[in-house]
Amino acid sequence: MVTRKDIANRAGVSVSVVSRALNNSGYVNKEKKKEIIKIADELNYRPNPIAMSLQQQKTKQLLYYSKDLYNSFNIELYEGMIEEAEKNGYVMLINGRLNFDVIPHLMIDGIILPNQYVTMQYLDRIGKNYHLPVVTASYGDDIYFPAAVPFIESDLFKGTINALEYLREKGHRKIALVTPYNFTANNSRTYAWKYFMQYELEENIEKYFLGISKESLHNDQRVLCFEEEKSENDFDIPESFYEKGMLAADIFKERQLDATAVLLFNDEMAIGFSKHIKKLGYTIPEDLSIMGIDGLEIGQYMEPKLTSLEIQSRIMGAKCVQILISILEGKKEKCATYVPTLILERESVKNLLE
Amino acid sequence: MVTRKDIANRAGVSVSVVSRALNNSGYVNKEKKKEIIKIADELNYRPNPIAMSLQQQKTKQLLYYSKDLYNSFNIELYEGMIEEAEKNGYVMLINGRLNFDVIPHLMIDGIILPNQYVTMQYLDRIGKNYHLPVVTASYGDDIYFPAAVPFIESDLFKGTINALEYLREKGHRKIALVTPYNFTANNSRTYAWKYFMQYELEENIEKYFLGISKESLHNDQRVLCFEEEKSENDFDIPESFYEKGMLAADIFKERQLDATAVLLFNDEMAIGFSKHIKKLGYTIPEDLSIMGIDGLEIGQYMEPKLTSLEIQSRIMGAKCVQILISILEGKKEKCATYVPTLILERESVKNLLE
DNA sequence: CTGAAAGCGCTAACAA
DNA sequence: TTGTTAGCGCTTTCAG
Repeated sequence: MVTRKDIANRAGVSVSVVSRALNNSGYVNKEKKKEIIKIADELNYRPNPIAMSLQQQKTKQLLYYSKDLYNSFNIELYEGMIEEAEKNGYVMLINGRLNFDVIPHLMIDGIILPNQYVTMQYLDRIGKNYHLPVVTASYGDDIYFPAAVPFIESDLFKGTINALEYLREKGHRKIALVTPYNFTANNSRTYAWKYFMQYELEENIEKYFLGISKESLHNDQRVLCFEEEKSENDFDIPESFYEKGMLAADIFKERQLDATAVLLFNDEMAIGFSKHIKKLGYTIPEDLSIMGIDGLEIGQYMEPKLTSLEIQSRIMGAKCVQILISILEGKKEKCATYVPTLILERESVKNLLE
Repeated sequence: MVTRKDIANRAGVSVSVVSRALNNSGYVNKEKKKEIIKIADELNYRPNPIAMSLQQQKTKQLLYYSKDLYNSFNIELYEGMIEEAEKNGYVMLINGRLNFDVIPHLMIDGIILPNQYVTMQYLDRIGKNYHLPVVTASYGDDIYFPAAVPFIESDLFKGTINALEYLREKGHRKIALVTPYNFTANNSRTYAWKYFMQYELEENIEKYFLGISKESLHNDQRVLCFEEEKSENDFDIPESFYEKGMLAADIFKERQLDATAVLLFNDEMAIGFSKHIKKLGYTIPEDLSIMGIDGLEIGQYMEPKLTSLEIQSRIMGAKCVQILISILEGKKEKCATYVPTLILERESVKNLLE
C-alpha cells in the first residue's frame, strides 16, 4: 500500500508538503506540487479513507437503514439518496437488516431511518447513548407522531385528498378505502379519506372502510394468518400487503359493497386486490375503479394499468440526504419536510360521467 | 465521545490496561478488570471502529456490489451474505450503484461482484492498481469465462439438465428455450439445453430456440426498442426480462411452434411470457407447460403458480462470504465453487403421461 | 501485572 | 515555502 510517506521519500520532501500538494491546501512550490502529483499518479496512490476519517473525525459516509429491500419503493428512495449524496461528496450505504447492534460498528456520519416506528425503536435502544445524526424518511404514517428527529415525508394528507378529488371529478362518490390497519389508525391516508368522505362526499365512512387487521375484522380467521397480526410490537416483520389486498377483495365481495371506486393503502395492496377481485367476477374499471398509492412501476404490468397516487420517492430520498448533510454541517433544519405527490393517471379508474 | 482514555482516567490506570481489560488480552488484575468493565458500561463506551480499523489494518466490512437491487434474486443473495458475515464478525454492506470510482473511498476488506462481466470491468478499471480481495457471484452465465478471480456460481449446467429431465419425465420432448441472448451465447443454460435436446431428445435445436436478442431476431423492430440491445458494452443497463418474455410469447405464437413446454432463462421472463401467452389464447399448463429458472417467490403469484429451477441464492450468498473471508484470512481457496439447484415444483407444468 | 512508547496514515498548527 | 510536531483512538511490545 502506497502512503504519503512513500511519495515524500521519492520527491525528497516531507509528508506535510505532499499532503498540502495533494489536498490543494496551504503553500507548496508549484514545481514541487506538479512533481508530487506526478509521483502520486505513477505510484497509483490512493488516500487511505480510514486514516482520513480518524483524523477528520468524519467518514463522509451515510447509511440508509432500510426496512425492506424487496419493496422497490425503498430502492427508489435509496437511488434518490445515492445521487444527492454523490453530489455532496458522500457515499451512501444501505443495510437491509434491522439489527441496531451493528450500528456502532459502522463507519458513518449519519443515518436515515425508514419510518417513525423504527426511529422510536432506535431512539429507545441505541440513540439515547449513541449520538449520531438521524433523519426519518416517513411515509406519513402517523400524523400525531412526535417529531423526535427531523423527518421527511410524502405529503399524503394533501395527496390523498387530491386522489379523492380526482375520483370525484370522474363521478365517484362511494369510494371505499382498503388499508392494512384499523379504523382508528392515525395515518394520514385514512385521516384524509375519512375527512373527505364525511364532509365533502357525505358518505358513511364506517360502511366503506375495509381495514385488513385483526381488530377491524374482529379476529376473522383469515387475517390471523398474517405474521404481522400475530405479534404486537415487532416492526421487523415485513407486511403482507399483497395477500391482504387479496383478502380485501374477498371481503369486498362478501359485503356486497356498492362502492364504485376503491382507494388502496398502497400499490402492492392494489395489485393483490385487483388480481383477486377480477377472479371474483368484477371487471376493472367497468365494474369497479381502482386507485393505488405509491406510483410503483410494477403498476404498469397490471391489467388494466394501475392508476395511482405517486409518491416522489427519488425526490424524497434526495431531501433526506440534503437535510442530514445540513445537520452534519451544523446548519439548523426545520423538523418536518413534506414532499408533494402526483396523480399518476393510467387505466384503472373509469370516468362515470362520460 | 467516550474513549479508552476517559475510562483509564476514571479507573486510575493507563489506557493499555483498559485496552487489555476490554479486549480480554494480556494480564490485568481481576479486580481492576471488573472495575474497568463497569466504568466502560456506565460511560456507555463504544470502541471507535475507525481507530481500530486503522490500527488493525482491516475493517471487518465487506461489500456486495450489486448490479440491480430491483431484482429480488440479488436481495436474497445479499441476505445469505448478511447472515454468514454476521456469524463471522463481519458487517455486510451493499451498494446499488455500479460506480467503480467510489470503491477506493470505501472502508472495506473485500468485495463481492455480481457477475463475471462486472468483474472483468472492475479488473480493467480498478483492480489492476487497487488490490482488494474480490470474489464473483456468478449465475453461471458463461462457461468459458476465464477464472480471473474465485467465483461462486449456481450449477446451472447440471440444474438445466435436471429441469429438462423433469420435463421429459412428464412426457415433454419438444421443449422450447427462451433466452434474452443469442444462439451461440455460452451460458450454461443454453449449453445444457442444446445438449439435452440434441442428444437426449433428438429434437431440432434451431427450431425450438427463441433468443430475444437483435441477432437472433435479425434486427426485428420490436427487439431494437430495448435499451440493452442498443448499446454493445454497457453492463450497467438493467435487462428487460419481463418485457422480453412478453415479446417471446408473440414470437412463439407467430411461429406456431408445436412445443409442449417452454423453459425460460429466468422467472422474470417466464412471468412476462406466461402473462402474454395467456392473452394470446393459450392456457397454462393445458396447452403449454412453463418452467422458469431462479425459483423466485413472486412465481407463486402467477397463475398458475410457476414451476421453476431454484437457484439457492441464500446459500450462494453465504458461500461467497465464506470464501471471501477465507481469502482474507490467507487460506487458499479453490477458484470455482458450485451451488446445486433444486426443482421447485408448482403448477405450471402438465404431466402429459397421465 | 502495569505503563510508557511507538505506530497505523493522515492533517494542521507552528516554528523555521 | 518547508519541516517538525502533536494528535485522531486504538493495540502491542517491552522494560519495569
